[in-house]
Parts: sequence; structure tokens; C-alpha cells
Amino acid sequence: MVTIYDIAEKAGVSAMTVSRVINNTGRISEKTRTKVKRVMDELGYVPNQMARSLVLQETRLLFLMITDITNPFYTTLARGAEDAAKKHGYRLLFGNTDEDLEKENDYIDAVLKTRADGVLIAPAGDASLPHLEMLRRHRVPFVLLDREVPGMDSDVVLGDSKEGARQLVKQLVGCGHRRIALINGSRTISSARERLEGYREALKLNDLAYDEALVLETSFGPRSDLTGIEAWLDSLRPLPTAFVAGNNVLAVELMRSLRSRGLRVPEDVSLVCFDELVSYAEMDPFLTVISQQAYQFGYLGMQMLLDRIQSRDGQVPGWRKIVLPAELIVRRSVRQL
Amino acid sequence: MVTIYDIAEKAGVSAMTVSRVINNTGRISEKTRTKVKRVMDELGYVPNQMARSLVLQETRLLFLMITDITNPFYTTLARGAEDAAKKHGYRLLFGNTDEDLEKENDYIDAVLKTRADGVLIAPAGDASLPHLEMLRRHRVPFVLLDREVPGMDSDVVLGDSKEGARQLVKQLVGCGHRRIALINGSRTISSARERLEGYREALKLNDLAYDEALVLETSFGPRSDLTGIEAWLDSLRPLPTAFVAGNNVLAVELMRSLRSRGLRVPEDVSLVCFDELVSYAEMDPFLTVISQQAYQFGYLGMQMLLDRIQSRDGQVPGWRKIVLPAELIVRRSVRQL
DNA sequence: GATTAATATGTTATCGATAACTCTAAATTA
DNA sequence: TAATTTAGAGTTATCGATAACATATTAATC
Repeated sequence: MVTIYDIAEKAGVSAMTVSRVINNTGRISEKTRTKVKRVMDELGYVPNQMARSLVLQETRLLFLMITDITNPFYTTLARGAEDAAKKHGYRLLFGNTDEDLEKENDYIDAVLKTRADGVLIAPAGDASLPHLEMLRRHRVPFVLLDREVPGMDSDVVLGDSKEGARQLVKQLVGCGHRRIALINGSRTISSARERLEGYREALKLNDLAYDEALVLETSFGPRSDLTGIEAWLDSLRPLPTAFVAGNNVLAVELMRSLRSRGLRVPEDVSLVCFDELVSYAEMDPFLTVISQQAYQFGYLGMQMLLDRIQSRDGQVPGWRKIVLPAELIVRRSVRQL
Repeated sequence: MVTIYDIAEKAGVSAMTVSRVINNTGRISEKTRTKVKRVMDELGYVPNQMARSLVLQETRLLFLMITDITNPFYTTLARGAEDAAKKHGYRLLFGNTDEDLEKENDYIDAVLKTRADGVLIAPAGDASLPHLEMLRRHRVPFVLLDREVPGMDSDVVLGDSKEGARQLVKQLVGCGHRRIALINGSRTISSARERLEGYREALKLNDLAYDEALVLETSFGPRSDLTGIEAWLDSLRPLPTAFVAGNNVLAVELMRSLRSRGLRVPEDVSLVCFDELVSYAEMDPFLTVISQQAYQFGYLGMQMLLDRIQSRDGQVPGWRKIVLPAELIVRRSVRQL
């Protein structure tokens, strides 16, 4: 590998002079500058980022941890984060935790070892707390995305899950549904809790009883348990006329199960959910959903993170919390009873 | 930040001893080992990867460059690559080029600066050649995914695009279609060329004339040009009875355009394409597709890359080329004429 | 008990860059 | 002309780790 010493030698100057040319610092005569630049081109020099980071004590490297890279919500979010990072000259590293605490732990470890300048993280759940404490302890700035973690104050970008759930239920009730089930992520995830809460509130508001049997708590994850869903469906007699899915993955899994027992949406049962199923939302304008501004989650979160990094030890203006509004998009998956 | 020297001082040993404990090298008495380990825990020590990499001349960092992070084909591929990397103790950095040469160039630059140990890349197109030459010049091992680049020999994992296109056309012909259009990616991308080629061959085989007007060459990219598609559709009189889409994104765009003019699939026109639309393929068992083993692209590609890296200057067994078979999955988007 | 071998640990140089300081020669000022 | 700036470089130490060599114990052998 070509180093700045190789350049220096060939150009007949000192390494420091080369460094000055590279970084455009200090005073350099036009003559040496061009000479050094020519040699750099000739030898195909590329600065060693690690050596730089070591002395500069900054990597310009950021980390984004998402829980499901195959979920369009998170990939769209990732694009937002990427765009914002790029605009500020930072590189962005992605990690995919699969809603798995152990994988998350591995990535946290990697972040610390790499000395990343900051982290954007959609935590796997409340049990991510020790991971976040680890980051805090090592003074790695981070911003939470999509999910809060009780016991940890920090910047965070959330969706209005409670309101979203309320609107979904309201929409169903408006269409005459009264037996409404909820398939949800784990209670150890703040967004799932909020959605359950919103569901319950909306039921109460509409004088509908909350029936625990109508709620299935499973996983938001990429591979949720199909047999659990099957068993749950079997247990529901009579079948609800409508389902609310806590996220897009669950909506898909549920649709699959329903279809396998010959039930059509919306003819036989109605279905609504959080998040678009695909990033090309217009592709299949079928499911009535609460659409979240996935791109904005990433973009705004990244901006907050960069703010933190750049004002490092400076005045800490207190933790900021952005709640992005939930937008109900009514399509064709709900039948008017 | 806690360094190895802080540990050394507090434990009353030299830095080298600490290093030995960390890496489990050399001989250390059980007593000092436990003492050092305790101090490491107390201070919350995390090794500085950059300092290590600098002296070891390896980063254990790999790079995956994909052209569209919102495309489920690539995210599934990414999961495969990630799993394989993880199994071998490598970290994986993702980059998203958006089919954009300039973005790709930026990432190549980042790779070189970071001194990544290797790269897995789905090149933006034939014009990626200089980028690959850059990698080659700096001796960064790489494996091409999904697309070849003329003029550059390397390990590569491909899908059998030509055969896939043949099968799609055959399927349509078998259902009685004779006026079959193709909406495809840019000719500067090898897979698009192969698909066009397969399409032409299949037409010929079935005694159908190749009509240039029936082929639209646009972009595989995340944001393809809708107006181009609209104009093309307008120009097609009479409308073809069936369409082949060169990838999933194009299928979606086309569906959208068709729908906007009141055309239903498959009642009014038939549509088949490459790649599943969503990673939950079963979700919407609607489009007849050539399904590619996206996960395997990533997994096998990563294995080849690691092979290269580990046998570095050792015997180079020649370039390897893996062609993954194309599987036709017949669903409901083709109407029997 | 002296010599040798093995075990445990320390020292120094190095990876590739930059910060902080130093030096030299030319340019400016008194 | 002598004194002082200043432009344009060079030197040295440092970031945090590890390799290679050196050294000090302790244990084993004759």
C-alpha cells in the first residue's frame, strides 16, 4: 500500500508536507503542491482512514441498526438516514439485528470497537437497555428510532402509535365492525405497547368490550411464528370480522394464514395494519394502513444525531423527542358491514 | 477512552501483557490473567479496532454494495451476505448506490480509505469498470453479484437471466400470447442484456417476429421514469396482450401505469417478471415470476470472497463463476387466451 | 550447586497519519 | 544595514495497538 512516506520520498519532501497538501492546511508553495499532487496521482495514493482516525480521534463513521432489513419500513428509513449522513460527509454503516438481542449486542460491540462517532438505533426492545447504557458509558451519541426504551433518556424519533391504532379501530368501527382482533408485536417493544393501548382506548370509546382472547402477542420480527397464528385463529370462535395488525410483517403473515383457510380479504374478513407492505406503496393499493413517514424517521433521526455529535461536549439542550404523525390511508381491505 | 495502557497501569503490568491477555497469545500466568481481566471489566475496556487494524494490516471489515436498498431482491441478498460474513467473524458494511455511478464512486473511495478486506458488489453497470479497476489496482479482493462487467475478470455470482427470459416468454406463448412486450433495464447492465437476448431467442424459437417498438429500455433503478413508461404505452397500438418486466421494480411501475389507464392484470393484460415483488413472496401469490435465489447470491458470493481473502497471495485457482438457476413460478397474472 | 531450559513478563520499534513545535531563507521594516 | 516578520518547509511526539526481541524468574537437569 502506498503511504504518505512513499509520496514524500518520491516528491523529495517531508511526510508532513504531503499531509498538508492532502488536507489543504498550512502554507505550501504552488510548486510543491503540484509536484506532490502529481506524485500522488502517479502512485494512486489513497489516505489510510484508520491512521487518520487514530490521531484525529474521530472516524466520521456512523452506525444504523435496524431490526429487519427485509422490512420496507426500515429500508426506507435507512435511505433517509443515508441521505442525511451523506449530506454532512459522514459514512454510514448498516447493521441488521433481526429483532435479536444477541445480534444487537454483537453490533454494539462492533460499534464500540470501531469507535463510530454515533449510532442510530431501532432497539430490539426494552431489554436493549444495557446495550444503550453501554453506548452512554462510552460516550457514543445515539438516537433511538421507532421505539423508546424505558429507563433511558435520549433523543428519539417516534411514530404516533397510539393515535394510529385509534384511527385504525375507528375506521373499522365506522364500517360496522364490532368484533375486532389485534395481532401485535411483543409487549417488550414500546411501539407494540402503544398500539395495544390505542386499540383498547378506541374500543372503550366505542363502547366495545376489550377481550383478551382477541389479542395475539407475537413478534414483529422477520420470521414470526406461523403456528402461533394458526392456533390463535383456531381459537377464535366466532371469527372476528376484522383484524388490526401491529405492523406490515404481521399483516402479511396473517393474510397468508387467512388465505390458507380459504378466507378472503375483504370479502370474508377485513384487515388493516401499520406501515406499507412494500416501498412502492402504490403498487398494491389494497390494504388500509397507517402509513408512517419511514424516510423521515431516518432523515430526522440522523440530523438529530449529527447535531449531538457536532455540539459534543457543548451545551446539551436536553433530550429531544420527535413524534411523527400517523396518516390513515383508506383503501380496499375493509368491508362495509 | 480507556486504553490498554490504562489497564496496564492499574493492573501493575506492561501494555504487552494486557495485549496478550486480550488476544490469548503467548504465556500468561493465571494470576496476572485474572487480575488484568478484572481491571478490564472494571474500566469497561473495549479494544480500539483502528489501532489494531493499523498494525495488523487487516480490518476484518467487508463491504457490500447494492444498487437499491428498497428492492427486496437486494435486501434478501444482503441478509445472505451478512449471515455468511458473520459466520466467519467478519463485519459487513452496506452501501446503497441507487444505480448511480457517482454514488458508487464515493463508496469505492470509502472502501479504499477504510482499507476494507474485501468487497461484494452489484455494479451499477458496465461503466463501473474503472471502479473495479481501482479495487484491483489496490489489491482489494472483490466478487461481482448479479451483474458482470465486460473487460473485468473476477469471481461472480449470476442468475441465469437468458434462460429465465426464455421461460417467461415460453410461458406466455403457451397461454396463447403472441404480441409480447418487454420493459427492461438499461443495456449497460449485463443482466438486462441477457434478458433481452433470452426474450429475442424465445420469440424466434416460437416463430414470432422481434419488434423493437415492443421493447422499452429504461432503468432498473429505484426511481425509474414514469413518463417514459406512459409514453411507451401510448405508442403501443394495439396494446400487447402480455408484458415481460426485466425486474420487480419495473413490474410494479408498469402495473401502476396500467392501472392508471384502467387496465387490469390479468383480465386485460398479462404480466410476468423477474424477481419476487416482496421478500414475503407468499404474501401476494399473484405475479408469475422468475424467482431468483436472492439469499444464495449473497451467501455464496460472500463465501467466494472469503475464500479469496483467506488464500490471499496463495494459489489463485482462476476466477469462479456461479450461475444460479432461474425458477419459474406460475401464478395468476397470465390470462389464457 | 552450576547449567540449562522453560515460563512469564518487559522494551522498543512500528503501523500511517497529524499536531505542535522548530528551523531556514527570503521579504519587510526600522 | 540590522532587526524583525513571514512563508515554506522539516522534526519529533503521538494516537492505541502488536511483533519481535530482550530479560528476569523459576524449574528441571546433570
